[in-house]
Amino acid sequence: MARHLITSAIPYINGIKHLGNLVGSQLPADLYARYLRGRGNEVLFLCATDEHGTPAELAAAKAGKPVDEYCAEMHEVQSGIAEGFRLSFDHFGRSSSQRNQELTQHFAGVLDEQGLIREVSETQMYSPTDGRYLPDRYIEGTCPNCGFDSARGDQCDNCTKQLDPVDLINPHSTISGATDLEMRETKHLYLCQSQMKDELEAWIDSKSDWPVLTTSIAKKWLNDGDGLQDRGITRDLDWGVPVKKGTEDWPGMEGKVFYVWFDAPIEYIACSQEWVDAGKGEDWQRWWRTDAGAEDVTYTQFMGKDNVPFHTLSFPATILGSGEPWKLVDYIKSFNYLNYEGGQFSTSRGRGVFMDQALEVLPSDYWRWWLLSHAPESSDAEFTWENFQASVNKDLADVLGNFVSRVTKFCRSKFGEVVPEGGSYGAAEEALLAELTERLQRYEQMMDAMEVRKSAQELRAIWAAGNEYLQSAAPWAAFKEDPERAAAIVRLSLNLIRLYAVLSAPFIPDTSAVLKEAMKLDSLDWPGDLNEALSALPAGAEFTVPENLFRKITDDEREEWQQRFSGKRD
RNA sequence: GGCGGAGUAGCUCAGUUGGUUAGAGCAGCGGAAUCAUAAUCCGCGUGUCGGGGGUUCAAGUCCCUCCUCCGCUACCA
Repeated sequence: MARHLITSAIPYINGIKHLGNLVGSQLPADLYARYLRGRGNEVLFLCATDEHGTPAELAAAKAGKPVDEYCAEMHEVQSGIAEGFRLSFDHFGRSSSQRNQELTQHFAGVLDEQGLIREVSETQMYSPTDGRYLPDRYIEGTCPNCGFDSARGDQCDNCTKQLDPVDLINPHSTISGATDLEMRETKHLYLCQSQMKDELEAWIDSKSDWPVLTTSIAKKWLNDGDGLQDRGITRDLDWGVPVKKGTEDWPGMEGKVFYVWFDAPIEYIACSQEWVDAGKGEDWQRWWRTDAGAEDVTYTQFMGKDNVPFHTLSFPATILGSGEPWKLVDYIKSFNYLNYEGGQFSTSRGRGVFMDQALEVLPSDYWRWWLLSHAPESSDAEFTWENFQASVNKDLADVLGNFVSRVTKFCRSKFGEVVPEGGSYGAAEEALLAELTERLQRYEQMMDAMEVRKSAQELRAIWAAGNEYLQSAAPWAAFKEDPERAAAIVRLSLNLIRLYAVLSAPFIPDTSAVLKEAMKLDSLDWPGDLNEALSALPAGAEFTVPENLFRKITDDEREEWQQRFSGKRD
């Protein structure tokens, strides 16, 4: 079977992510990973927390904790939530790991040897009060263009003019409010991406099967203005990977760290080393080194559109520029944004549903189903409680849950909790088989293509086909005249439940597990021949009637939640 | 401002390289059934395909223009 490396954009350590973040990378990545595993492929699915940078330092300070301690705690929190959503990472690593530190320093050293690193001397805003250099965003002042008094150092939110912090009138730190800002000269390392423009462009051009969203963003950066610009890969911060040239010190770079966007993607590789260190695997190189077996690997990345430039340009520049045989990404699946009730999710304002809150309210399968079946693929999508309630109640409770309920309960009352024998299949069953064969094929095609919404649509149609069959075959009526016929219908229907357990697993793993248990299945092997798959449960096999798979969301609950998540997270 | 995405039935969305009467799910209306979580199944859609202009035998699908929403714009990550 094929080997698939899958990575999800690594979530920033600073706080708990909202549902928009989840559906933009981790969740679809998990869907794909589960599907490929289900079909018997060898999969390595990696994710991690992105822990460096100014926001992490500030969040730690706010929490009154040392930054390393803060990150360790938040990593555990995010890890627990990921488990709660059943994200099936083979390893959930940390960009602050020793492995990533070494690998990041290694790449910097190699890139320097290749002549792709240059030193740049520049001036930056320094705040003595805060004791740190301030990224443009952390400086506010009055806009010289329109007079708006809370213009940020990079851009004025009022007149949208792009600014330089030195342009601001009465600039001050948004962290402390300090106004004693000064310009200081500092030296930084730049990655000479511009030298690699042609190589990167040729590579992007060769990816004709990538989503337009992915390639158009990449090309914009390649060709906008003066073309691809060199990028600073170091920062004056305490928290990060210390700047080194491999294992050697880097003269003039003492006390500086690499920029998070330089070390974060490298964590994809380091994470596989952490995976080995954790005793979960034996050989990371066959996934990442093309001279050690990774030539056969298909590598797919999932991310929100805001991450695309770094994954299409900066990270590939790092990989290609190293001149070493590292595996490059084969396919980038990018997502638009999920909005919340007519606006944006807002972490700062606590607007929208965050991952921990979602799990407090309902089990993960409810969320997985809604989010995946409404994934923001072709454009931004919108979460509304009304839509969530309607979709979940209809699709999960009515179509799938009720099917399982009516079949198992009917069987129990007429034949007991055992697959009934007798009777034979006829035209109705053949028609069903033909329909399912076609739909399964389409489902697989859509899943292979990572068409998330369309896959969900097809899966739902497969569930509905069971109800349609049952309705027309009407075993409750047949039972009165011809119990054997009813037995045959029920036998097939019970087998449909087994089939649903298998096919639904990537979307709703917990429910799938409940069905597996109820039907007493040994495995959830993906069906080859449907004829066989639908006779996998032979007459005489025992089962138990499961509790109702899904409960319905009431109007009262919907209104309560709507209110609760409208803003102001504690 | 620049670049990109989107604007299709009340709602959420599909609509391949232009080609028969523009589709699906939900909601709504009518009916059937009563095994089941009052669940299911069947039937019902005259929508200016954002506006206008153009190319074509033929455009939701190509070109021009205008309008609206959203994202990005390189030191936030």
